[in-house]
Amino acid sequence: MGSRTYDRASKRQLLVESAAEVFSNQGFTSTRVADIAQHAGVAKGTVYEYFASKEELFFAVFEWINEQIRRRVDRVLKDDGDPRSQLITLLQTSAKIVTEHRELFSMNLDFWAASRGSTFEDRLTTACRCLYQEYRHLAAEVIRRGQREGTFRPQIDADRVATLIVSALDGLGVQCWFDASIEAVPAVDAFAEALCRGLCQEDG
Amino acid sequence: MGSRTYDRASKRQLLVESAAEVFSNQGFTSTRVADIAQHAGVAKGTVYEYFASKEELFFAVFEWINEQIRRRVDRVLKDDGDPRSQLITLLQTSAKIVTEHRELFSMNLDFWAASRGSTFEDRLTTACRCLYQEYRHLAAEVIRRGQREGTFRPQIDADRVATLIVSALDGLGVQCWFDASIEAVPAVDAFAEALCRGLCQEDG
Amino acid sequence: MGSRTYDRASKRQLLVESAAEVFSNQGFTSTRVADIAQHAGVAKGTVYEYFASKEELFFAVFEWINEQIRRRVDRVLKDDGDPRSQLITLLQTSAKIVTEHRELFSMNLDFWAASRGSTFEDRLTTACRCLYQEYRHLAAEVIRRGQREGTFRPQIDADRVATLIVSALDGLGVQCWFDASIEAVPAVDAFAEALCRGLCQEDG
Amino acid sequence: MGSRTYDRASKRQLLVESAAEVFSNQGFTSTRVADIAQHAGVAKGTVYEYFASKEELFFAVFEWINEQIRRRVDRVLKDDGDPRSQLITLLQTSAKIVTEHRELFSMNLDFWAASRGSTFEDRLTTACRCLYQEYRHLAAEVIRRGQREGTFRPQIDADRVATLIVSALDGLGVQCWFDASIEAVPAVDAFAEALCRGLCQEDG
DNA sequence: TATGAATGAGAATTCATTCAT
DNA sequence: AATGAATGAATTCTCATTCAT
Repeated sequence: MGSRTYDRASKRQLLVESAAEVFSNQGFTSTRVADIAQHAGVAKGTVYEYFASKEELFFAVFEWINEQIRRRVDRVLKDDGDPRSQLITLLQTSAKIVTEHRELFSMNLDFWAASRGSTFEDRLTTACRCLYQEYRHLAAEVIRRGQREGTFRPQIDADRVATLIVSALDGLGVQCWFDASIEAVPAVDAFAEALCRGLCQEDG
Repeated sequence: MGSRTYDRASKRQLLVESAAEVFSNQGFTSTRVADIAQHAGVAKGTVYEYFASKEELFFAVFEWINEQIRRRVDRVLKDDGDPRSQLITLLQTSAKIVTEHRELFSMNLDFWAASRGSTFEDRLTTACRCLYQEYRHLAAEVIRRGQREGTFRPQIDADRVATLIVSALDGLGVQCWFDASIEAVPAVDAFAEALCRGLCQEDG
Repeated sequence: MGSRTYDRASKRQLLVESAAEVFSNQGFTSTRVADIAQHAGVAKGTVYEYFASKEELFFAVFEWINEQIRRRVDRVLKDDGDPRSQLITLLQTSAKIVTEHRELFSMNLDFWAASRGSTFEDRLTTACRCLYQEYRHLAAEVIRRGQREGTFRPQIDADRVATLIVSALDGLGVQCWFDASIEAVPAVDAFAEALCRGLCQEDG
Repeated sequence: MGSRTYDRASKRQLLVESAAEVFSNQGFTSTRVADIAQHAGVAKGTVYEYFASKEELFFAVFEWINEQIRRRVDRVLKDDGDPRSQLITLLQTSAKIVTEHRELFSMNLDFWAASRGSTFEDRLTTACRCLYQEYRHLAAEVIRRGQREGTFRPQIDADRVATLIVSALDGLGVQCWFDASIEAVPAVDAFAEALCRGLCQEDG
């Protein structure tokens, strides 16, 4: 029974990952449930044994991808305690993800679009809102800690600057998607340097 | 003939604007051509007298919106010659557009998604790539001018920082779309101040 | 007024001939009324000033083409009084028409198909039936005259043989349409010789 | 799996035969896919599980009908070795088919018309060309054998006469389609007698 | 009479989802 | 649980025809 549960969970996971690949190659709209099933090596009907609908599966992919990203971000931030370098690491990590997993990142474009007119737009909108809140909070906390530690200037509005930092990372992904010639990591480095300089105390 | 040309052009424009409204309310996918026709007060077939397909119309909306945005950006940048305040103005203008035309901005999400799997993904991808190139160039030129005039530090990599500035503006739109409680303009102000400080000469 | 009537008739004729060209190039189904109008250098609406419908125009083309063919057949038959050579001439003339006006002949395929399921199938069916009756009669009369004159064997069933002669000519057109390498005239000659031999008295 | 394969194949065949009936009653153009589905007792979508398009199904009908005709012709020719009577049999068999399966024959009119302007005109044209080549070859071989055996005159151009014989059979079908009062079999008999007489040696 | 913009009925096709096996 | 054949709602697009100018 335990093994059966395990089987079910891992098959579900197989479907999520297969779906992620197909969705990121073709986009949500032009992906057929049959494509995913075929790519996963199962029959069409099987998908519906694990997910109530195509959108449900899509949402599961959304959750899976964001969970992975979040985990990676947490991991890299843990290694370093200095707010200044944490900020830089955060920016660099995003740039790396965008570069190394270009196709996967492009799914964001689908997630965003699904927040408009799909039957589960509310659910997705809420999920995205929460996600962004978290990331803003994450960045804001780094800044605030920097302020407490005297690295960053106290006048800085941590939440607001955090909003734009998170923005920059999303927007970078968009530009990279449309233009593969953009070098995300160096761009982020240049930006991070300037921004940190602006955030730091004169004598920092 | 002149009047007929005018009529045809203005009717086309009527359709573009109607489509923009409907698309921005419902999203591309869940908008039916019939919805647009009805909203414009014409018959379904009439839409096809002016546009070869739903996607063609969508693309026309894309062009129209971006033309308007571009015009507005050009207008506000013309009024001020100081690179530092131009940068701030650029950021503020974007924030205002995102705030004041929330629905319209959200069409970007559809434009981006259409670059994935639609029959005209190439065309849209190219158009978006060019658009971003232009905006990066615009921002980079402002920075370079600031460097020439001695306001901005010469070490700054103008193109790379410009990339992130443009990113921040797009990403801000995304966050605002998902979270109406975000105050785009103040956020941008806080960010702009910090960033400019980082870009400027110590004694600037 | 006389001139106006004349103008009207000749404009109608212009449309018929334009339609004949377009129909024979594209086939009835894939020809749009707009194509014909454009080819004739008039506006779409003008076609409807002269013909009640696309099918009506098609029917006019049918009549025009068959009138021309009939006229040509009559002309060549008039020149020669000998039944045997009249029969050969009839066959040769058909072969020539098929060869020289391949595209135009191919309209027959459309006429025939229009007898199945179109709104004017009855009218077209009747017209075709009459047409074939006439041609059968024409051929049968030649044979009967040959019998009276002692050239052809009296046992021959003129009407029945005539049916197959007319058949052969239509069928030849079909084969030539599908296979341009068929040499219609020599084929007809070989056939005519054999057939006539079979029709003639032993000592004929 | 064997049984599944069988089921799929026989269902496909069911659709082909249903389509043949509906197409021959209404003609290709005025037949809706829904009509065929209904006539076969399945849903509209099911048709598309077996055929990519209406035209694909139409082509399958074409192949099926011609296969049947070919089989019947082969069967009747096998029973008799005498060239003279084989020729007569060939003609009679065609006449019988045309008479007994009038509706089915009329599909030829649609097949021919589909060679003009449809999206698969090339495919159909090629198929028809090959079909006629085969039948011409069949008839020509009969004649040539007659010549070798001394029944038919050696001067006869077998290929050319064969062309007209095949023509006559197609054309007869056309006339019968338009005029049900035509007695195809007696007509063919009268024709065959005369033609054979012309083909045979004086003393044959 | 001529025009061509507007119309909208109509048809093919797609594909998520169901369900009998 | 897995399958994949069957379903049919939904949507785009076409184009003959109309009619105001």
